[in-house]
Amino acid sequence: MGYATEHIAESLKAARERKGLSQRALSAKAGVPQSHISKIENGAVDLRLSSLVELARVLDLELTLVPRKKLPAVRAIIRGDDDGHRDVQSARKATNLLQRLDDQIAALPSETLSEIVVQELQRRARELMHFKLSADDLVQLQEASAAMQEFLSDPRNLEAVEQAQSQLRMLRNALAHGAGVSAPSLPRPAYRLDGDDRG
Amino acid sequence: MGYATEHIAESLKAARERKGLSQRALSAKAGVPQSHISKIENGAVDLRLSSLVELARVLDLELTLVPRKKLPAVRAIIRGDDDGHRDVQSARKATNLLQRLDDQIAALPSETLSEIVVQELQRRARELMHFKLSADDLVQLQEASAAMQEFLSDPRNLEAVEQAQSQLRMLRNALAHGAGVSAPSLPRPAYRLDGDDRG
DNA sequence: GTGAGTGATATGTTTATGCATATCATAAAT
DNA sequence: ATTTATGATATGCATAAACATATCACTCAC
Repeated sequence: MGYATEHIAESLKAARERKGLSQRALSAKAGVPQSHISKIENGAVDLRLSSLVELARVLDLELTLVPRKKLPAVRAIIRGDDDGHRDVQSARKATNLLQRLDDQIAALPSETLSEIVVQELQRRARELMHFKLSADDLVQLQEASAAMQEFLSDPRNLEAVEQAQSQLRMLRNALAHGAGVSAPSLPRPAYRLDGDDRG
Repeated sequence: MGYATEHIAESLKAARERKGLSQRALSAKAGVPQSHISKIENGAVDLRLSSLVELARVLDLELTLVPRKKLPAVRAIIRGDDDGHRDVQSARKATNLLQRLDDQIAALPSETLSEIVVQELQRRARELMHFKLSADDLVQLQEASAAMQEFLSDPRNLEAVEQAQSQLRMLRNALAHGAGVSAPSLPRPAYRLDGDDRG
């Protein structure tokens, strides 16, 4: 199963537990059998949209299609750290950088690079849109983008791609582990799933 | 089919056409058969999550679970009218008002009111979260909420509920038609679907 | 007319769904 | 300790529905 689908399933489970509902209780409210909820949470099924919407509704979540360009800004809102416009600027910067990176990856010459590598890069770049990026993270991203650009202007420079690739990978791992790899001068709240709505 | 599922289907179609793709072209990119895309756009099927995610991916959209509380803010971002923080305040106000309204509806006594009516109210209130609300609209909402409160403190006052109900209905109709029923002192951009990502 | 393009429609196969039941944990009672 | 009860999640199976393949009808160039 894909990353996105798993992510959704996890979000549903997290939201259910946060609301203190058992699978049975959720079942009663949503009209979806408990057995099915179990399968969904275990990633055992590719659930239908109606089931997803029903479950989301009960969990006070709304399924929304967000343009990739605006994903970082939206996630900032969802995390709730937009209060007082604290990191709106940072989110905007992240949006632009990630968009640029995504464009660069899309422009990679398919002759020089294997399709697998390109998809890997794209996946990583898009994954990063889900995280809150600190100023230091943004610097990392900028470097990765610069390396990518170097390769684009000189396709023989395979090292540049590898550098970008490893940089993205490290960044993702650091973010996924909660602790920043770059010096966390100010503590950053741990990553939390979509469904968070306790403010 | 539910409101949410239809909305998603419409968004997909709109996004596809905005990208200038035929159903076949989209089919090739997403690995979803053209015949199936046809049915999806016509609301003839209750598609599976994997199909939805694949289509969204190709159309540069990301499926996201948004807490209801933050839906208005998120939609403001998606519409793109957050530029320069123009109506962030207004969006925040709308968020609070709609949240309050939703809570009030949830608190309605099931003895005095039919389940149908309550669901109708809830549906309308939640629908409004999808729109951009002008200052005048917010006043309308405030009135509806006040009426609702009146009923909550005196459950014999059925007129209050009816007033709130009709107010919500009128507001929705006005917004759906694009033209505001309340004096549009400053022209408001027409409502646009989720998928918009041309900035 | 021919051909390439579009979206809709039929038919067989795969799979999510829904119901019943099984398993598992924890706790209470004998 | 063994049993019994309770509340949770998981599994087996029948069936309805999504999905895949192929075909259709329609439009527009040429």
